[in-house]
Amino acid sequence: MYTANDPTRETLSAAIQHLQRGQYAAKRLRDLMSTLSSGSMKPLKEEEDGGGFGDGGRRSSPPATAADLVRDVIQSFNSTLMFLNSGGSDEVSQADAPPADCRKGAVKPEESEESCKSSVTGGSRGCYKRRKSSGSRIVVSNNHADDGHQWRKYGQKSILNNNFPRNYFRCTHKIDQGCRATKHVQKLSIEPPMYQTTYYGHHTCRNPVKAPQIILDESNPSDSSIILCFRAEKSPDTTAASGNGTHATNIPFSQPQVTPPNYAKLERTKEDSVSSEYGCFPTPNLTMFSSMTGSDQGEELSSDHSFHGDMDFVIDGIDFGDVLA
DNA sequence: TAAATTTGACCTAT
DNA sequence: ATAGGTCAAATTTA
Repeated sequence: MYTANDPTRETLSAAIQHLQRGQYAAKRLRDLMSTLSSGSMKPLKEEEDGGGFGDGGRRSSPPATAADLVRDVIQSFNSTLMFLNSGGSDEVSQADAPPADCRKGAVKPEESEESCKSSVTGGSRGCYKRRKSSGSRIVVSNNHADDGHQWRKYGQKSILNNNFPRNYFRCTHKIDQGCRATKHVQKLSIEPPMYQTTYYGHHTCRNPVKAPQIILDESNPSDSSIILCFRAEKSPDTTAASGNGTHATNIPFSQPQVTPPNYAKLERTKEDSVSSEYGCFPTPNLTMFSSMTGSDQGEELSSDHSFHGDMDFVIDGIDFGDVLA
């Protein structure tokens, strides 16, 4: 029920376009670098089809030099962040929002839900407080599945100004181990598939299945991912949010808008869908972390070895102009 | 049969 | 009043 003057949709669309452009530029840069390292000094030619990037980009006059491509990538991020910060997804920038109370109780966000609920006896339901993003981490990626934890879906909701329903997950070990980690997954686009995942709380569970700490295979340097770290206020509770490194669980995700009756059946094939997703998009992931503590950033960065040298973009305080200068 | 998912209802914040 | 987040019964899947 959004109105025409609601900026959110336009903002989101513009942000996605910028991200796609940056993805495309990064991919070209990757190819250029591999070309140079292989000794060939041929100018970069128009690469193979696809890249999940429509024709609206810069295919007509592709930048030829690495500097141009780097600039393109950075400008893409810069533009995206400006869009997001200026209106659309305020979650990215609202990390400093004060933690919401739970029924007047000064409880930390990660704990409030649980504590409130546990204080409710019998049949009446507990506290359904609306979350603030304090202590949350936002990840935007073309891969929503592999975050190293096991999740159980507990809800799905259509969100205003979003074409796709938001999916709600909690840690599988909430019951048996009292793990309070939750996450919301919002699909942003189909082509290319982009997901915004917001993590709340941190995992206190001990998952028996161990997962690799590396987001992408280090042995394949062509598979680059970009991690943007947005340092926000101190949020000591999120320290363990991503560090457990248990095995990835494939996350079910719904189809847009109309949920098919055999939705569950589709989800059961998530293993296949995830792998195919990787296959379709070998291009760089884009990952954004928000409201993370310094240690969190360190964990995330150190756990991602796929981005080396000149392409190590760590945004802290975000001033791309400096980089471009 | 246990575990996971779906989905409408419930509840709170705005 | 409405949107967002969660619950929990019903349903589906392994």
